[in-house]
Amino acid sequence: MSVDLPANYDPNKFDRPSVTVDIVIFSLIEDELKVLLIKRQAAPFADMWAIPGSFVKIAESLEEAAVRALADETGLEDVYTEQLYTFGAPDRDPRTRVITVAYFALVPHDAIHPQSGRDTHETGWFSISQLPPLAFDHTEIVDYAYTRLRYKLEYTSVGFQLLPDVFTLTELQTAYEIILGEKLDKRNFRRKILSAEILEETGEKQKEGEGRPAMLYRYREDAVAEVKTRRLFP
Amino acid sequence: MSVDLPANYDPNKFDRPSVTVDIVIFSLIEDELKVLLIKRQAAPFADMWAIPGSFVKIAESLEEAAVRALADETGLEDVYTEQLYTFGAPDRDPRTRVITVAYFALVPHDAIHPQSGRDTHETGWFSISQLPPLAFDHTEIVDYAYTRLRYKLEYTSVGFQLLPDVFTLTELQTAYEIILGEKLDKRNFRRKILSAEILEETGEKQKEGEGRPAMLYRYREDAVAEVKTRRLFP
DNA sequence: ACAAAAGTGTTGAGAGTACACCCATGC
DNA sequence: GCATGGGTGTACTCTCAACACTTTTGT
Repeated sequence: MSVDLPANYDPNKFDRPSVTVDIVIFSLIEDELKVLLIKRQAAPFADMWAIPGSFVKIAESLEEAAVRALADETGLEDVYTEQLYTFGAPDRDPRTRVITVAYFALVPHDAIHPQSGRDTHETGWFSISQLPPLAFDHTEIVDYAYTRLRYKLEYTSVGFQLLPDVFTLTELQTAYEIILGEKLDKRNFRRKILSAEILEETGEKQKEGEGRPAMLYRYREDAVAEVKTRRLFP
Repeated sequence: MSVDLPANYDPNKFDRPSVTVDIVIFSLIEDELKVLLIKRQAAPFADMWAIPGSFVKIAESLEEAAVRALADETGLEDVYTEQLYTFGAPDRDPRTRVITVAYFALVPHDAIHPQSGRDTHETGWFSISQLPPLAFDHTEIVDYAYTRLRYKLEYTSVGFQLLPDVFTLTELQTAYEIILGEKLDKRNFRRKILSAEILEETGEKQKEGEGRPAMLYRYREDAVAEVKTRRLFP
């Protein structure tokens, strides 16, 4: 901040809001886009579903707090995480003023080890299209995250974050179709994704499944993440 | 947040960070993109320049705090304001833990009434390309805001927010050229901006200046703000 | 040989880009 | 009448979008 503090400033005399991080964790499960929710135990909103979160400790960064909350619920580290928006309506928590910095994360289905988190909450994966009522303003947060995810999918390559390390082009296309909610043309999709030069062939082919085995690809670590958008102005 | 609080939860026993809002205020002045800075009076970073900001009061929303900080420095209300990002590195303020929610604002040059704010800080407009050293992590915040502004200019119509209510197409094009840092083709620019149907003619023509008087336009209030981007995936 | 999924090219339409001259006004 | 900035159209290129058949494997 940049407002000068009074000379006799005592940090503890100010009414300070609490600060939390909340995290919308997406995964593709059974051909649906799902969100990880936890069941609240205590008031307010006891027995309601909510997205995972945590208080921000006094000496940790926001990112560290988000990663910690993610690890506590999923046992995962090294997943794609991005700050979403900060929600700070004065009455969003009925107990006291709580400002929350929302994040979203994309985790591959095969990396999830259920119950491997440290917390003992009841957890569940819910389809984005069939969410239960959520505590606080979490419905708004999830909606915002979903909008952002669809938007990012159109001009970046974050889609890979929802798939295993190696995958087929059909799997990748299906992931895009699920999230965008529409069918895509196979030939156009392949041409576009390959010409972006963000994939490399593993040389291996898929072993199981019917039909012709598909070539397996992996994301090129050295690929540029952002793909240029068409410019509105020439 | 969604982590359950202990049954004997006492909000005042937690170490709470302070929360501020800081605001990057852009305007086009003398054919340059400039940022409003204020000179700090007290330690830390005394006598250094910083972007305006304020503590978030316990009963006001983040947006209200940002708008209040903006009004205090510029005397302006009803300007374009958008939340940017939340910065929360533990050591970004040497005094105590301060998390800041950064905003950016676009104000038309002709609306600024210098010294009309309530605060008594020394203030100044600085070209984005010649910023002095800034207090805290404010250089990072301004860089982030500038990147976001250029990016938004390419797929939305926020550029109008930096111009008076009525303006000529040449003025609008010049604004885009200054922010994007490159020359644009006059015919292509006009075709594109007019075909977007976000402008309407006022019927009036510019009175002063040399040469043929230019038609004055205004932004259509009913126009959709977001312009569709080309999709990466078909 | 047949079922199942993988893989592959071409064409027409629309948008982007590059480019040069005439028009209205003040002095 | 000339200097100054405003305003206009066209041709080429490139990307997007629509569309159907052949190939490889397992049974």
